[in-house]
Amino acid sequence: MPVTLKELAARANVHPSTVSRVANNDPGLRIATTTRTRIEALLRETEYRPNGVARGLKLRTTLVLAVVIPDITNPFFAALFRGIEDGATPRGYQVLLCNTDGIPERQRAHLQSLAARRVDGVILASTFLKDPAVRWLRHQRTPYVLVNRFSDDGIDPFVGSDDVMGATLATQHLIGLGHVRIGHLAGQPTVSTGILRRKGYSAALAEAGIAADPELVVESGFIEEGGAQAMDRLLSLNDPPTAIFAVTDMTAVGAYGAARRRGLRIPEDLAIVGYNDIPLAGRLIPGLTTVHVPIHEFGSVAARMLLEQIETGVLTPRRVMFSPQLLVRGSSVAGADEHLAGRPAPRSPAE
Amino acid sequence: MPVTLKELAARANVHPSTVSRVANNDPGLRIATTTRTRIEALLRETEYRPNGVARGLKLRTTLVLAVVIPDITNPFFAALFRGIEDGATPRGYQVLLCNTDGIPERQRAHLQSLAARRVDGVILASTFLKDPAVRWLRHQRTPYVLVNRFSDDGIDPFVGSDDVMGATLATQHLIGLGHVRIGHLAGQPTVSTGILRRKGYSAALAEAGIAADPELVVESGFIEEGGAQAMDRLLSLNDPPTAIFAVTDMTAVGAYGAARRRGLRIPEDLAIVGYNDIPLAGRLIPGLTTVHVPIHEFGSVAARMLLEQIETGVLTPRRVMFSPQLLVRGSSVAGADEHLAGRPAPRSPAE
DNA sequence: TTGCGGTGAACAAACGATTGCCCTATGTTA
DNA sequence: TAACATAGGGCAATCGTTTGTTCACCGCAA
Repeated sequence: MPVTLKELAARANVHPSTVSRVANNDPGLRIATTTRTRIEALLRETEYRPNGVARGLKLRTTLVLAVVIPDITNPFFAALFRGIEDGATPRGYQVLLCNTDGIPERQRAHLQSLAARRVDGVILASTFLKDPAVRWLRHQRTPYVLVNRFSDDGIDPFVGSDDVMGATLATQHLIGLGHVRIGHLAGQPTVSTGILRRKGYSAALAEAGIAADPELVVESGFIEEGGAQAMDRLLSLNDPPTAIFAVTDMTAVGAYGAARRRGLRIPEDLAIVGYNDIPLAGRLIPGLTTVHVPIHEFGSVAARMLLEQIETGVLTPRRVMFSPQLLVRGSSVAGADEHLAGRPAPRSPAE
Repeated sequence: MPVTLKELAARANVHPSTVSRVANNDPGLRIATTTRTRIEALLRETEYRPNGVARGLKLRTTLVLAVVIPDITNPFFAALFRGIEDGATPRGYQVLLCNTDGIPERQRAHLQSLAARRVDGVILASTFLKDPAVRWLRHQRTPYVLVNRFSDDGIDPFVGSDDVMGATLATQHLIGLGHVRIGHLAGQPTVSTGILRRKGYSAALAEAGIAADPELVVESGFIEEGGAQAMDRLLSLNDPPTAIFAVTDMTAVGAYGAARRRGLRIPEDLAIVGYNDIPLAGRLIPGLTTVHVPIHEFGSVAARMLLEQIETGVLTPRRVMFSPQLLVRGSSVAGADEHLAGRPAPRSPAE
């Protein structure tokens, strides 16, 4: 239905290649002004846009990136995606979104389709440690960037934050408040963020001279459900924790629910600290104390790294690390939310 | 880098077309068993996948859909996207995501790129009334489906819910609770949901014999910020409302904030009802009474309608309408959340 | 020997765009 | 006047697949 070069050429009574050169503003093109204006008028009149598929075949580039994540309904990934798109769109790229629900088989399937489509690059935020999918990407020589989670040490382009440091900050905060029995809702040990945040938690305890109690660490995964279940386990202990460091804000949300069902007050009976500072964290009551990381920037920086890789053709395993910052709200310090009252409402999305 | 038909043909000592036919399992192909097995072995060994770009050029289909929405960080659209992807992926399609932030110019730009890419179809959830972009799609003969909002009456494929009915239910609920001064945080009159929900609100008031007070309707748009500002306006009235019907859950969230900053208790001092039942609604405290619509189904149904259109080639302006249902929580009826305690935590996304 | 039908594959033309190279007039210079 | 620039475009290959058509060969019957 849209017009082709051939048709335009026929209408302008020139060869298609000539139309192409005019359309692409070929600098080395010598052409009579009259011919040029005739062609240009035609281009405008028909709103000619080259067929992207044909162009992609010839130029071996599709101007499409892909983002592979567990689940877009998780606010963390939604914010990440916006960052990526905001980094990619100004350069003419559009973005395919693939949800895996954390299932390796789905990740594989998506990556294979993406490779067949010849997407120009992939941003992966659903990576496991020693992920075969990542090795496959390396082997395929598909440009890619890992975000938030990494796979093998230091050999992939990566943007994320210092998870050990973030977790240490969070735990130290709780220690500073006088807590001694501090539980940890831990991520899977198959994921870098899971391991490192647990490591930061342990390090902070050790540094403070608090003996590690294995009972206080329960694997919750990164989702709300798991957080609620793990929290239930912790609250059933003979000597339950008085404070919790949750590997993720969503996990902390699960903990809120579990605490609420038992009639516990936050933070008086149970202090909670999360990780990521998703938009939801500030809307909970009380507000969730959490480790802030610049999610949107993760995305935009990852996109720019990927584009650089695509356009220069060289894969530099550069790692961009942001320093996480502790953000104290009411879930750890009673009354910490008060100064928020009277402030303007935070920016937020359309319908 | 990936293997091509030509290379395989050379290695199997046959013509490329023969390899293609074997790979595609051409039913009418007559071939010696020995040749076939030789080729098949090669296909498996090299994990051959046809170049999607070349295939797209030849077959005039890309197996790519596009979703155009205001903002993926809004939970409504995140859920919608999941529905779409879940409907499209099993049929071999992948999905481009385009955020417009509600800016018509961005919508146009995205749609033009999409057309140049020859995506097989578009799902639009960021439509205005009498949207030129929609007319352009019609004119282009690009398969498309509108979701949630429609543009011109009844002439586009559409999936959504009965907004008048939903708004009526919400307002009647508040009337039934004894409220008389009921405010409305209204969407823009340039968007179908804005108009229709306001109409439902007015109809319910009229039916109950409550005089409409123009002061009680304030345009908030569909986002949190607007909700907070509009709520501030309403609360500054001499005779402020005791109940609010917000056009959207996100708007209601803004109203929560405004109420909280004034020290008002929900629902005792101010009852609030939202619309859409996004996941966040159930996590607010108190839980947000809202009009439930099957967001995920909106997406999966829209995807299936679009695929049907693509595969059959006929555009039937079929409209799928779901009936909205009122979901009562603590923001309108004190204590309505209590029965939730002890229930299992809701399902939710990964990290 | 001629003709015929069936096998098993090769041929070639698309699908649209890009781009290095070639060709033909019309001046220009020696 | 012959050689040569230069301007203004045309030619054709190429990207990787798909698919309608053609072709060579072999065995067999007449």
